[in-house]
Amino acid sequence: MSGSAELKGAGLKATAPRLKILELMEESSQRHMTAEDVYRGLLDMGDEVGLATVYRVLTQFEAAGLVIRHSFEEDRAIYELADESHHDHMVCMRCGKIQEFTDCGIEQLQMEAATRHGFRVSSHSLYLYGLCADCGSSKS
Amino acid sequence: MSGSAELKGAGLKATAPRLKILELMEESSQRHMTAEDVYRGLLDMGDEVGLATVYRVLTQFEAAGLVIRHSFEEDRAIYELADESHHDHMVCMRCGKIQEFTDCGIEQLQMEAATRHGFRVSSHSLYLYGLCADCGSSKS
DNA sequence: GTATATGCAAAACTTTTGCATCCTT
DNA sequence: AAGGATGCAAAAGTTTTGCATATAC
Repeated sequence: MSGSAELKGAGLKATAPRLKILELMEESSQRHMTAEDVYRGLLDMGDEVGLATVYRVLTQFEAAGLVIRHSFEEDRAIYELADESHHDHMVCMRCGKIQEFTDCGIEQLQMEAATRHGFRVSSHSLYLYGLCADCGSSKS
Repeated sequence: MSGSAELKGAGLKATAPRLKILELMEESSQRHMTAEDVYRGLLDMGDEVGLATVYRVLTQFEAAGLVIRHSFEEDRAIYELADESHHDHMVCMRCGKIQEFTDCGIEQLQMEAATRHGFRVSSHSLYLYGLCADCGSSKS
């Protein structure tokens, strides 16, 4: 599916900045990017897009369901393409690596817990913080 | 346990601003407060504490384990007293109400998922977003 | 008495917005 | 042609910091 069709399918005009941002996020080795990361990534590719536009486009992409906005424990938002199925995150507190995972059992128990409280869940976020395999074994 | 002893136990000098902030958070009906909330709460009690000090003290409290810092999906940090056992949160997206809950089964599965990835968990956060019982039933 | 904490103001950072101009349809 | 999108700069909001003064131990 071309980026253009993807945008139109989401009800957005296929403008150059939107196409570039979508392309960057699809081709980047980083799955999780801040607005600043996107802005700099475009500059590195030789594309000039205003930072304000990056913010506006990411906000629109989120509203359209193209990307997911995370807050993690930091001070700024992180965006991720929404092109795969839902997953949760393990964040390494030493090296910053983010490992994704899914667990149907957890999802199931979440729904049950919500139901017990009369709560209707539309989305959720689960983060595990600690040390990844690499950092946890090195004793430095 | 007096606030003073609590602070000293955490390795912090028992200064007036720290005591007031701790007291405010212990006595407030709000369990989740922003730095601004704390600042205004103190003003309402007639205590003048600089906003910069509130930020510094909350940061120290978090480092000392007295409070927990959350990011939720918003743009600013929210602090909560760490005086109770761990729990997760359900956030109502219409009225903003925060319902706390715990589920041992979920915790168990989280540990198992982490182990599968060689990850050592030191903490985690789980948020369910949706509609609370009140908002989910009213069709307005 | 000394090291640390506080208050104030200014700075730093992220994110949003007003407005003139440009581009997509 | 018309409405929406972009860029720039300025604004807004949160959080941090420099420095002189005040406080706890």
